Formats: sequence, structure tokens, C-alpha cells
Amino acid sequence: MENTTTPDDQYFEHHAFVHKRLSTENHRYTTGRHRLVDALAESAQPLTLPEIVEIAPDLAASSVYRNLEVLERCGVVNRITSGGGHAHFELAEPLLSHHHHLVCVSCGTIEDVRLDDELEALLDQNLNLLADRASFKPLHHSLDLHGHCAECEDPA
Amino acid sequence: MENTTTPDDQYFEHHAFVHKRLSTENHRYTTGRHRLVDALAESAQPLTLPEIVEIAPDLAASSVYRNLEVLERCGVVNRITSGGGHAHFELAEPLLSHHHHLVCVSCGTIEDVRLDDELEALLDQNLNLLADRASFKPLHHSLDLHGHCAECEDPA
DNA sequence: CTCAGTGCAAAGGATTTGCATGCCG
DNA sequence: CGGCATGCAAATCCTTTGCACTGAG
Repeated sequence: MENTTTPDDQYFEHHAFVHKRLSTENHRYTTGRHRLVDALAESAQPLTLPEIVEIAPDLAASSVYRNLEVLERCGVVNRITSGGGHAHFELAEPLLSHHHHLVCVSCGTIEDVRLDDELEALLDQNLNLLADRASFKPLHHSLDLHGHCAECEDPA
Repeated sequence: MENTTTPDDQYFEHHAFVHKRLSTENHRYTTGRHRLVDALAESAQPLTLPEIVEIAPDLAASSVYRNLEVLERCGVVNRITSGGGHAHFELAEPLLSHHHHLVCVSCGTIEDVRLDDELEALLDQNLNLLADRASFKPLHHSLDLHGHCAECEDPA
């Protein structure tokens, strides 16, 4: 049998994964958290809190913050803090494949980009070497490109 | 004649450079700003605002923030925002050679590390390619390794 | 049934800003 | 002199927290 996963399959896989991660740490997968994960999953880019609340207006901001923290600790969500203003949130690695960010210093939006696998492996190897030399125990790396997005550079 | 720059030469070069950058944008290189640059230059690691004020207690926090912002816009200072708590500040590229960070997720300290030149070039090349594809105008990149520092991992 | 999750409002903490004064060019 | 820079205090903004209530398992 082929590995034919439809978008729907992925959808259920995502939620099954989140559910498992949460219950492992004795957390419940409530409606609110489900909605939150959906919002992040449906977005092409990392979202700020106001953006999340705009997508799902019935979610209370404080609960969203609390849930983002829980999901972050469970390895379901990544927090991206690229300077001034709101933090951005996105699904974490098992749900979203490893990638990096184009951060617009002018409007603050963040776009995802993927690096060549080979280069990524080389990078990891070198970083691990550096870390080892400093007796540093690495968890993950972040590689962001800062600059001006197409929209801000050239407002058509 | 050899290129024999003493630490003192570097010191004056730094300040000459900062002075030039500031005056280009019609800013003054005041005593406070001088002190601020000294504090950053003398530190082995990126500093938070409280750390800066501790080193130079006569500087007013608000002025330091204002000056850091000015210096950042003039390309003299980099702001590093790695999540919760204070932002870290360090001298920017011409004053400090290009490097990356080991960010301890537990105590928040940041250590500088340098990557192999060859790898760095390869990385830049790939990032520029990605950016170009997205019509993104890159200014600089940041590559941070997050994990636990030696001290937090194994508190001797 | 019970304890984790929620919503509201209020607190917290880092950074920014208003305004009168000081000081560099 | 004139205007940028400073210091203080107050304001702002994002995020977290307290508490009473609701809902998931």
C-alpha cells in the first residue's frame, strides 16, 4: 500500500499528535486549544497574539497566552521573539518541518523558508562541535534573515 | 611597515568609527554615549540594560535605552531578543567580528561563538539565494543555538 | 465528581515618552 | 545661542496572574 496521506489525514494526525503530547503531561486537549492549533496550522506564517485572536475571536487573550505556553512546553508550539512588538507563534518541528525565517525589520512579518538538507546537516554538525567545546548542551538552533520584505521594499 | 595595532589603537579606532557614524546622522557623541560604548566594548558578552547600568551607574536607564536605539539605527549596536526578560545589546559588526550566540534557555546568558569562514560563506550564499527568490532584501542574519550552558547543566 | 481550563480584570515588568533643564557645537 | 541630549517620572504595551466559575474526562 502506498503512503497516500490526504490533507484530511494530516489534519487528524496533527491533532492526534497534539493530544498525545498534552495527555502525556496531564493536560487536556480542550476546544480552545484545538481552535488555537487550528489557527496556527491554517496560517502560512507565524502569528502574533492579536492575529490569533482575530482569527478566533471567541478565545480570550489570556487563555491563548496560557495555552501557547503549555503547548510550547509540550513541544507543540515555537515562540519567535524577533524584537519589538508582539512575539510570533508557530507549530513546532514535528508538525512543521524544520525551517528558518525571513524577518521584515520594517513591518515585522515573518516568512518561513527551508534550507538545503545538506547544508542544514553541515551546519548542525558544526554547531554541535562549537557547543561541545563550550560544554553547552544544545536543544535547537534558530537561523533568521533580517531585512525588508518585498511589500515594504517596494509598496506596489 | 607592519600592521601593528595595539589595544589602544583599537580603542581609538572604535570611538572614531562611532563618532563618524553618529555625526553622519546628525547625532552627537556625548559622554553618556561614550560610556555606553565603552561598557559594551569591555564586556565579553552581550549585556542587558540592568547590566549596563550596573557597570555605569551614573547613566539613566531611559537615556541608555534612547542611546541604544540611536546607536542601533546607526549600525553601531545590535539588539538581541531571545525571549523572556531583558533584551541583550552588543556592538555591531564592524566593531565586533561576525559571530553567533549560545543562548542559555535556563539562565539567559549569551555567549559569542564564531563559525568557520567557509561554512559562513556557504551559508550566506544560500541565504541570499532564498531571499532573492522571495524578493526579500537581506540586511544580516542571526544564527543562535539554544540550550543549557555548562553552568546551568552541571552546577559544580 | 474533581481538577484542569477559562474569562475577566487587575498586576507585572520591560521599554518608551513628556517635559523641563543641561550642555555640545 | 539653538537644538540635541539628559533625567526624572509617568505612561504604554505586551504578557502574566488571581480568582471565581465552567467543563472535560
